[in-house]
Amino acid sequence: MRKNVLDPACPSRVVLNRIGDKWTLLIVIALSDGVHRFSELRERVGEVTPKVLTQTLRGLERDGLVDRTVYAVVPPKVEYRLTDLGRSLLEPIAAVKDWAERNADAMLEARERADAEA
Amino acid sequence: MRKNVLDPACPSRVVLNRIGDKWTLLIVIALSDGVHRFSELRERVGEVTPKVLTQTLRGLERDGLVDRTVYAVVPPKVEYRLTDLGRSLLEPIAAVKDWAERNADAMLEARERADAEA
DNA sequence: CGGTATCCACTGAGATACTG
DNA sequence: CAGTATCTCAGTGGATACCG
Repeated sequence: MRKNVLDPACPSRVVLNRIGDKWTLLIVIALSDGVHRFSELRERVGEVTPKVLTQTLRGLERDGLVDRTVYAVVPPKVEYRLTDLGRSLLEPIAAVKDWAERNADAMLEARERADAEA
Repeated sequence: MRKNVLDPACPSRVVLNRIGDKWTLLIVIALSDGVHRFSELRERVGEVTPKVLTQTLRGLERDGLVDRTVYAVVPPKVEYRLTDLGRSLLEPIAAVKDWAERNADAMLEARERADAEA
């Protein structure tokens, strides 16, 4: 039987849960152009706190989307990069991102119009 | 200047917020094959409560992604359908959905492996 | 049928401070 | 540098019951 996101028991629901948190998409996008260190990600992804960044990265790692490499040096150095699975997610995500960047204004206008007549 | 989701001030962030809630994606997908009534959506989208369904639909309506048509009949009849903007969102969303349905298992396996060694 | 109303619980997320 | 440790809180979502 075909998978169906609309079915709550379907595993594909967990994917949407992962994607559906506030930072995951952003971080995957931030990693789309290659390897980055913790503090680089912190800069690139606006306003994310270290705690949340850690949480999200751990979640991505757990799900096999991100690879974490620790170098035994002082000061510490840790690199994050997308796995193959993570990179494969990039494509659909890029589509969403493009849509977002192209249609955000239209959405905002619709919202203002709706709010105005209320 | 190019839009950039990573910038917290960028309007495209609001798009991700909309998409990033628990039910929006699911409901848009449920509406992808045409017009549906409230109770049809309730059935199709597993485990959604009426309150949350209403909330989400109102949000989608506000943002110009969904159209709501009320028929003045007894018993009441209300139809929901995607707007043009909403339909345009369908494409990127379908990409995500497909990815989810194809890779959910791989993700779950990675997760189990990660949890096992902990 | 298509919702509201009410109340509650939980988690995601933020602020701040600290450490190996 | 790359995180942890606490604490706190708001918002999102859920259960249940009821209404036009």
